Amino acid sequence: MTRAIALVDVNNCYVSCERLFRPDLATRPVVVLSNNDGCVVSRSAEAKALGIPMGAPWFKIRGLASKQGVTAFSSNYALYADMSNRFMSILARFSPEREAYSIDECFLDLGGQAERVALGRRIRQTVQREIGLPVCVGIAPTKTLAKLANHLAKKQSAWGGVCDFGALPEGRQEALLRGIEVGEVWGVGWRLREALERRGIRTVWDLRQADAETLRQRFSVILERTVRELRGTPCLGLEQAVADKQQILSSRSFGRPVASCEDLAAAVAAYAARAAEKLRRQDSLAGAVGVYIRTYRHREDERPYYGQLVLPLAEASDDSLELIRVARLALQRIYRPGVRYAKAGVMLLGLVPRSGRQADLFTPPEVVVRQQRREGVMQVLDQVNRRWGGGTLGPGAAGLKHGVAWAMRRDHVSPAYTTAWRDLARVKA
DNA sequence: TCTGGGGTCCTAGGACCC
DNA sequence: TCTGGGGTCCTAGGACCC
Repeated sequence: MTRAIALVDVNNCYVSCERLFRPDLATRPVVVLSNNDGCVVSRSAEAKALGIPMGAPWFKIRGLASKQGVTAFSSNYALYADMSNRFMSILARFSPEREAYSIDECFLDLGGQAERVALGRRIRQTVQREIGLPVCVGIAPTKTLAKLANHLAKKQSAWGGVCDFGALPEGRQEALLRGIEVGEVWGVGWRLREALERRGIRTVWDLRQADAETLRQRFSVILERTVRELRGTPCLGLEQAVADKQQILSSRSFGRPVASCEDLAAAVAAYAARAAEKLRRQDSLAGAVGVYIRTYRHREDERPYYGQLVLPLAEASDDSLELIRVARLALQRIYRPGVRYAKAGVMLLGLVPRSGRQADLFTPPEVVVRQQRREGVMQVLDQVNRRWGGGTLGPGAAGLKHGVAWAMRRDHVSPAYTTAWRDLARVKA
């Protein structure tokens, strides 16, 4: 029995999560918007049928969409992350070898299991029954093929939501791959798609038949791997352990233009504090802090400006106050007055494990004591925010959480049904 | 007023060394 | 003066993913 990888993927994940608590929308067109209500990031089948494209800017389609009865939600990541955790723990019952690939996708190693389609059906039914989310299952000998099998299960209802690609006769496999555009392949983005099409490679089948060595020389080893995976040779393993991040980024577009250095500094401090929390959660220290600020990208009437600066730290640190201090230093050097900024971001780079910290023999004892006191403050900060919700406690430099000039827009946010007591759904007896 | 946020990997090119 | 090959390390930028 050949190796079998299953990819389980939640259909229209964010929309499906929102519908759990709004059964009245089960057959209505629904979209979920990105942060700042910027663009469409998830669509129900009905919204797709109306021709709303992925990534459409909301301000451009809002008028027409509401006329067509589309319901829009601001993204509610607390809800999606919670549903994702439940989804992953259900899948854990079906295979010990898993890779939680994204918030709504998980690879499972099915080993030499027979009756794979029946197993796929059981997975679908269990997830649907226990948490109400619709999923599709793609099964194949490699991850890249499992992705394609999942695509087929989603697009063609005849599969009943489960496609075991590896079990199909060769002629059938060829016919199916001839029917899928090359851009659907995992790892082929729009740039690569254009380049491949120029060489006459239009369908997945064309890519599968192409010479891997030539593609490696012309493009990259990644594409070579993809071709081999399409032929059924596994080149990508399951990554079961969650690796530590190599960089941490916290960034946001502003709800409205920000011009003053003080407002910008408050935003940068808040982002640095958030990044520092993520850093401590994975027990790492940062060796450098980067800051960037930029103007609106799509405005013709204003000169675009992008400023970025990375400052190394004298000593790797996870101290919010120190990271904020350096971030603000960097900001001062890239800030230009008289510019309307749309977005800022803080990056933590050069991450190393906390356990690897080099103790400096020559650090004076009073400095060591001060460092230890700071670490105590950070621990309390993290504990309080974990217990009472992010942003309960924070450094004063970040400004007050509500009512600040740069806060993001979330006009259509749903309640935190599953993560806040006050937002629990009420059932009428 | 107006187009998300958070990552990874690979490659090319420069600095530096022997 | 400035010649050559080969190696490492770092950074910036591109492409991709969800």
